[in-house]
Amino acid sequence: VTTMRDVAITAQVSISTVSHVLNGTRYVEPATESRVRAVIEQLGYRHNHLARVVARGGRSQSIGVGVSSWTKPYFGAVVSAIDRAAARFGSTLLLGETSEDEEREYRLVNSLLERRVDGIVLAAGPRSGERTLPMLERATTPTVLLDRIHPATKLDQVGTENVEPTARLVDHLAQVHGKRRIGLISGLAGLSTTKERLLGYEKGLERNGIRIDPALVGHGGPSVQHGEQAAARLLAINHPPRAIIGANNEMTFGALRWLRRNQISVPDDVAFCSFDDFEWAELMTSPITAIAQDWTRIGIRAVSVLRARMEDPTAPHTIDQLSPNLTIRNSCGCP
Amino acid sequence: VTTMRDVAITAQVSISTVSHVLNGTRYVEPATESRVRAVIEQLGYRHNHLARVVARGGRSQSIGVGVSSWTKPYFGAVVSAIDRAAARFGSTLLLGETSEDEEREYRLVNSLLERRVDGIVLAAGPRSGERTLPMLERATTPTVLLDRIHPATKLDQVGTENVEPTARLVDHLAQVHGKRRIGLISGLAGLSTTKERLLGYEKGLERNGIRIDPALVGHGGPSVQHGEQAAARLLAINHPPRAIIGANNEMTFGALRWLRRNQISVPDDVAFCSFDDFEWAELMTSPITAIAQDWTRIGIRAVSVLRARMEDPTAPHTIDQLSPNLTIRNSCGCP
DNA sequence: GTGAAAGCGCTAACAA
DNA sequence: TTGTTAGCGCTTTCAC
Repeated sequence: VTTMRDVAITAQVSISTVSHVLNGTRYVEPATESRVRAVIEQLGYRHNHLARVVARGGRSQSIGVGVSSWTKPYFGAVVSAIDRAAARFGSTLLLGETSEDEEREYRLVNSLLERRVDGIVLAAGPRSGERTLPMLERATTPTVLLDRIHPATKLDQVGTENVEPTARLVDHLAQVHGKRRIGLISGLAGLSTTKERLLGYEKGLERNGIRIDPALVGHGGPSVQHGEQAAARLLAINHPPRAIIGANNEMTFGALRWLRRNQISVPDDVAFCSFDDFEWAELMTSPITAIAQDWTRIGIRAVSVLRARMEDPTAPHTIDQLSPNLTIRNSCGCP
Repeated sequence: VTTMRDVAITAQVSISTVSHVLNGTRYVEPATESRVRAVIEQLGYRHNHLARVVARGGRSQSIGVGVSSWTKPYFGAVVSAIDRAAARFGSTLLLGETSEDEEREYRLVNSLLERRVDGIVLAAGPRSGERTLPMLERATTPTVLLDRIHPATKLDQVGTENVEPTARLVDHLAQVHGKRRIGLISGLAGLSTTKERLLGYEKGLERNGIRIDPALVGHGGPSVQHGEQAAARLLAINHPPRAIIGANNEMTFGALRWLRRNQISVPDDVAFCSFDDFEWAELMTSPITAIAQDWTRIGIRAVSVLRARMEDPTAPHTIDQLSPNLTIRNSCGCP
């Protein structure tokens, strides 16, 4: 490979002149400059970004992103938003998948830190409190936690409001459709999103004067299969629910799939609402009434929080939970 | 920040000993080693991966990935597969989005090259032949083109077989369901996938003795809206098609949305088949008969091609088009 | 206007 | 078994 040295030699200038041409960091005689540029072109020289970062002793113009799974539909939107936002100040993305696994998560974050990223955006998994978050708190690299809120940590956080919106789902089912036996299929245990949505569900029941029945909560998990099984269990109890709330994309999909395969009609046999919207919602047999998180806005916000933190590392840390949007369709029983 | 020097000093050893402890690259007295490790822990030292790469004069243990849009459902699966495959030999992913824009694509690839990635996986856009691919061919960085095949280039390529599978869709519609007026909503012009699927469509018509009617081809584009508009145009012609093939995810979604909004029933009024499957297919009003590309296998294959290329840069380049799987559901008219 | 030279943080002969 | 030292490719202060 060709280095700046090679360019300098063939262009008959010093290395520092080449460097300055490339960086536009001091005046260079137009004649010299074009000569240098010609040689660069001719030799096919390409700047070594890594060496530059080392020499500058600075950061790498890149931001690290860690999500649980690439195949979750919404991460596409967040990453896309982060990418665009980061690109506007010349940063590239370093990405990794954690699979909600504490070991993978820890290694990923460590590797991002070793690569001297300027900032980290992380959707921290259930056991991230053990090693990952403490490591991040010790490190001086600006970090923002995405989606899942970790109240105990001193890091910036951006996510969605969960409690009240979920309660509204219950309101709708109870007040508009007169449902009293409302079930919930909750997400992966240990995530704040799971806890908060469960909380919202209970809050909704209470304020509508409905007794909380633990049998109506189906505990799901990380995958669609968990949602499916939870639905199966929920529908097998004595007085099965007449309405169900899926706590996230996977739970909703799993539940709906089980219902359909078992010929249980939505909303006639059981009404359905979902926390998390999805693109195809309107094409479904019974278009799903769903809460849509604004992932694009969340991604953009995450980057701006990151930038703010870079400018002022000592500012008090912030927790931002954006409001999602409820779209009433037909699965709840609305015409 | 603390450097290896700091560790060396406080541990009372030379810098090289610290380096060797960290890299396990030569024998170190257990006592010394644990002393060094203790200091590392105590000082919160973290290896500077960038400096290491520069010093080694080698590559960066990272591979660059460029896709057109994070929000395409299938890229999640590919990236996930690439991530896992890359992780097995210690590589991290550097990601970027091109938006099918030649300028963004060029800048992205250039930036990946400057960051000295070990390899590049790129879903090259329609105009990538202008600057991006030539640059990649000049560079010595192993590259594999994903999804879209560029026959003119000397790079390795991995994608899906398009022609014959699309022709089979026509076979099915013609032979099983007796359709004669079969339309196609094609994808973004300039992509090989678009061309090949159009070719397969025509091949299918021909071998079933159906005259090719240009009016039955709706030219779509990059987005769902394009699919929607193409569907609208297709259904407005004189003898509208009695069956439609969506050439990809976006076209299918757009078309189905338009059909539903206009109360045109699938498959009764018009049968439908799709190139590209999607997770929610079975929950739709009329579950979609679709060709599923094996994105996970494609991702894994891409990485192994990359590795092969790293080992032998002079080997003849390969073009790999994997067979997709057709799932017959109901939108075609099957019960 | 340009060049020499001292780093940046790390690796890897070479020497002891 | 460990230390010394010459790089890796680039940036940047001085000095001319």
